[in-house]
Amino acid sequence: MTTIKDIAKAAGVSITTVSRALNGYSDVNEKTRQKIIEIAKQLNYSPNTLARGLVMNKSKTIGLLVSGLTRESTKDNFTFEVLAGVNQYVSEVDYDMVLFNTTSTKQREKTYTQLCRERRVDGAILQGIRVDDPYLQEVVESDIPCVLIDIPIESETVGYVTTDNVLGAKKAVQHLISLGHRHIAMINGYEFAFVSEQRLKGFQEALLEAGLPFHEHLVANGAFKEERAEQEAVRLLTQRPEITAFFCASDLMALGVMKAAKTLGKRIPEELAIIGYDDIILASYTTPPLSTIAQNKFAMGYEAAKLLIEMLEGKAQSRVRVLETELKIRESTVKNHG
Amino acid sequence: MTTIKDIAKAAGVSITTVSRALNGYSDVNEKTRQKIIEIAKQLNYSPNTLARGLVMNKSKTIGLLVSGLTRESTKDNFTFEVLAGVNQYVSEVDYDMVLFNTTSTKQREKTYTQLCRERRVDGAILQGIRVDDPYLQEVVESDIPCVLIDIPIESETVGYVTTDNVLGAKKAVQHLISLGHRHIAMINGYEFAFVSEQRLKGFQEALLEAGLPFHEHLVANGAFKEERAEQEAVRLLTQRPEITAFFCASDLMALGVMKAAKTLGKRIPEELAIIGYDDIILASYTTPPLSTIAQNKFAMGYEAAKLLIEMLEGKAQSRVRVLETELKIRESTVKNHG
DNA sequence: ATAAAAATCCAAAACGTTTCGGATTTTGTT
DNA sequence: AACAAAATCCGAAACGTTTTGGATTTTTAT
Repeated sequence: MTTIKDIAKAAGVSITTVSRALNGYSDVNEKTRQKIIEIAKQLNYSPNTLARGLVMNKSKTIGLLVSGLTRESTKDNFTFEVLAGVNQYVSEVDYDMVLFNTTSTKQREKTYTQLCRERRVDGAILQGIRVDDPYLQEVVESDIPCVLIDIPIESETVGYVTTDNVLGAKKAVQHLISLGHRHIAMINGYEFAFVSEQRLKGFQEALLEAGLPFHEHLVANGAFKEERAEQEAVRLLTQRPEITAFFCASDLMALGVMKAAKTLGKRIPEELAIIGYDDIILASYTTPPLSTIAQNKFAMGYEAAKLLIEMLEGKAQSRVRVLETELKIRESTVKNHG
Repeated sequence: MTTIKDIAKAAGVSITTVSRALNGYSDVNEKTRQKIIEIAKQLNYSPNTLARGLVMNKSKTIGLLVSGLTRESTKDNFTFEVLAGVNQYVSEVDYDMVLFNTTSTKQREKTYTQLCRERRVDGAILQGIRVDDPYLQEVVESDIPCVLIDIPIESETVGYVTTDNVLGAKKAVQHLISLGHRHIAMINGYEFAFVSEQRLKGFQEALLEAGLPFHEHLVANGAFKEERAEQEAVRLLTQRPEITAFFCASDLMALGVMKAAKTLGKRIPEELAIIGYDDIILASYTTPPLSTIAQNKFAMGYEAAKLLIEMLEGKAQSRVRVLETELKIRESTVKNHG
């Protein structure tokens, strides 16, 4: 493995000069620089990032901390798309990304800070962690720069990217209302997510603005789980037969509601309209295809990485990025659409 | 940031002793070891992996090299599940994983070896690269340990994990034959994948063993693309109306064939049976649900990581792992199943 | 021709760890 | 008590880079 020392010897200069030549400093003669570059190429040199990181005290590596990346969690590929986006930006600016998977067992033995410092990441992106996750507290207190996805916490060292979940939910519900629905139920996610809170708010705002009453009993907790949402939908539909539409805080839960409808023999969308949230791949492949509020998850990852690296390099204007959502109308709300 | 030097000072011993105490060497008194550990904990010490990697000449990091991780490639989450598996094993044995995304533009500027050496990975896993990828050649020639997924190349430093694709395809086709189908078409993937070759072989073997003729013209190239498969299916079904079943080398292509059937007004499975390969998430959500040959992609990633790390630590018995596949019978081949 | 300025180079220290070879102390044996 | 053996410790070098602060050479201005 060739080092700058080898190059220095071959070129008859000091290692200082090699380093400075390769790093584009101006205090090295252009002719010697060319010679050094030539020799480096010949010797098939590649710099040792460990050594560099050691002396520069940064690794040009960021950590992506996801929660519960298991065999099962692969169904909703939210995590994956975010990851792809992060990876995209990171590789554009020549950083590396290392993936941390936080399982509850692991967390007990190693703190967030330890994890980050040990792997020498310059900063971290956190995705999919719940607001009651012990890591979250630590993040805010630690001095390691980090960007949260869908958790609105901001400090000197932490920023976040999210979408406007209130508006997104509102758009979904307004769509249902515009179709004539007056008795709309909502399946929300668990309470340990900010998005649940906000989507509920959007739901309420839409009703209010349309002059419709809000009923606590028309909101159920589906815990972001397909089966759980199915059960809740069955319960609601039997207890409250006046319901003609469901707004679900995730597509996965909407799938559960679709199953419930099928079980109860309700035709979609004629007898029951359903709209989800996220626009996961599955959404466009179900029968009928699912209307939803699309989040650009790839963009969320991309922007998170961009924000983090801007923060690292001290050129972030603000520490918050809010992305747009888009209403996708498919046949689970409107017959013969598309 | 505390270092072993700080600990040494606080404990009144040399840095050598601190290092050896923390690393469990036997030539340090148990009492002083406890003291050192205690102090390390107090000072909130975490070792600098860069420094360690520098002197030990290994990083305990492996690279996962995937091809074309873009916004679009997210549909078939093969890559993601493999990644999850890799991540799982890697974190079990306290390694790190860094993700490399090889786009064609990047490849021109940096060779595989450069990529790996620069990031100081100890070894690499390659997934989703085509057999004509310039990287592949390099891998075999380089001395960096690596594990390929679904590409059967073996050498002193390279191993692979795969499934038995011949057998898998055979099982699928035998299933169709057992249902009485005699005119079975195949939509294969592009020729730049070993799996295409092998699945074709399985297709032929199944026909042969059943005493059925093999017709070249019943095999089309769907290039692993949904749209392309749809076009080819339409073409085949109109040119060869005797076809009653399709075997597709990927689920994504099977989705294309389902669309084609829908367009041509053919009922599935009564008039046309369809079986895919992979068992992607979508497969169980389509109408009708898609029969397929399931590959445990998570396990593939897990085993790949395991094999690689065994190779790195010199305790790999063999450098090949072949996993099992499973026939999943759903309603695209058998009515009212499940 | 000479002084000042600019261009070009380099030795040495530093980053935080591991490890080699040996030094010192303690324990065991006779 | 004396010596050997075992246990415990440590100094210094090494890993490959960047950077500081100056040294040397060349160019420019007078």
